[in-house]
Amino acid sequence: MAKKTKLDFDPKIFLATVSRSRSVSEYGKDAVIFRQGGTADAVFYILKGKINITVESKQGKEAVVAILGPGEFLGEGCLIGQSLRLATARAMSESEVMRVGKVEMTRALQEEPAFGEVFMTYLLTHNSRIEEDLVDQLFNSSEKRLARTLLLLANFGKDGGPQPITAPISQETLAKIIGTTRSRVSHFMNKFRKLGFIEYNGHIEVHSSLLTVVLRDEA
Amino acid sequence: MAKKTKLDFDPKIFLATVSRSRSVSEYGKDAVIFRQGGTADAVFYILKGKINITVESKQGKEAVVAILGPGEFLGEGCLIGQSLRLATARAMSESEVMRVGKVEMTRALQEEPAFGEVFMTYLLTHNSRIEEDLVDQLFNSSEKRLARTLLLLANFGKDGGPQPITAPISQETLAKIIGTTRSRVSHFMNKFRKLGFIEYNGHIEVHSSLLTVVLRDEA
DNA sequence: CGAATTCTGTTCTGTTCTGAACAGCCATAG
DNA sequence: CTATGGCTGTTCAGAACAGAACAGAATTCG
Repeated sequence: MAKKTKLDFDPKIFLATVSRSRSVSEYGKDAVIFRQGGTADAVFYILKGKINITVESKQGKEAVVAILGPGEFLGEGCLIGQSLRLATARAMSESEVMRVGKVEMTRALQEEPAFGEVFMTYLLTHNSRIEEDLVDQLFNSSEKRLARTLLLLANFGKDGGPQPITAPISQETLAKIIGTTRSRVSHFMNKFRKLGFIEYNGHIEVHSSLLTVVLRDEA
Repeated sequence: MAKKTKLDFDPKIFLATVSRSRSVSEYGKDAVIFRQGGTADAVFYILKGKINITVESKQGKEAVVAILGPGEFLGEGCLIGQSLRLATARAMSESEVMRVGKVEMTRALQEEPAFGEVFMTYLLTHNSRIEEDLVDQLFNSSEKRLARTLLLLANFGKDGGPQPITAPISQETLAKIIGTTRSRVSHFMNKFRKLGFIEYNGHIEVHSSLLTVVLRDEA
């Protein structure tokens, strides 16, 4: 590992800092870590895998709010008095997640500055990411949003450049991320493929040429 | 003041904690606190007034990402290495804002646990709010988003119930918040008025009956 | 005061999007 | 092997929306 991002810190720090009221669990594909409406009494930390955060509306519509990976936290809403989960967290692939009870988490944050810093960095980063998502949603058409989402999923811009997207993501899921219908996703996926921006049979491969979709301003 | 929210802490704590590299400034209506693309080297804390955070796209479109009030921070992106401002902050009314240099802010966060806690609470709360905005954008139609925005601006659900919206907000601004066109806002504002959900001549008054717009599920 | 400017109400056209439907493809189980 | 279920490609009518335009009301400014 040549480079080390701020979030990619050694979990041992975490393990050393948070010693009580924690446990590590494995979750298979589609296993639920917590469910919308359930009791919110713990924060989770991802050691391995990808976790999908979804919200379901009263009308039964479902939206994907975030896709989180190793080094990221979830369920932190409980720290500001949210007693019920506002979203559902589901493993997208084989995952390893550490659970830390709310009170222990609060204690660790207060007493361990190093840990507090790591958590705060996550919060700021995550904040920034959601804000981008919101701006994306406000500004761009489904087509651009799909392009952007694909680029992000392929870790575009990170070390190693665009990677094939590992976790199997259906068009249905993509539609829920960008807030549109599957038929629309299908349409644009084909368009992108015909233009040589992406390839896919079982897994999706994103080329950097897909950037042109996001970048061009004029019709 | 009967109740005290977590964000509404005594600024004296802040003043005592952050003693160097800080200054308090006043901003008149529409005055710019920082501008998208400018250097990001400080965090700000609102003492009085309302601050409007906007993002401008390459195509010249503009979106309102947040409206912040007393007790809230802005410009915190610089703490995770963002060297340029991603948005513009503008006073919506006469405002009083404290500026804290980036290094001093970092120091205070590391060394003053009480202050760190306040800031973290803000981050978590703000996070939660943006997430709601995103979900709202993904799920709801312009009409519901407008209703929700009006309710939030009127401090619905907080102490004192729905207040008249103090800061003068044009339909243009509302359109930028909910991500639609002004003509659409005008249309729904009239609809809401005809139905008795709101009143307005110079300032907007929101009635709790506006809730029905957000709550009803069926067409 | 009158002129200029901003905000609002309203209409219109063409585009984008939804939601539902149906057929084909592929894997997997029985 | 069939059949069953999930995912995909495709079509289509109707709804929602953007963007431009214009006139009238309200406000500000000289």
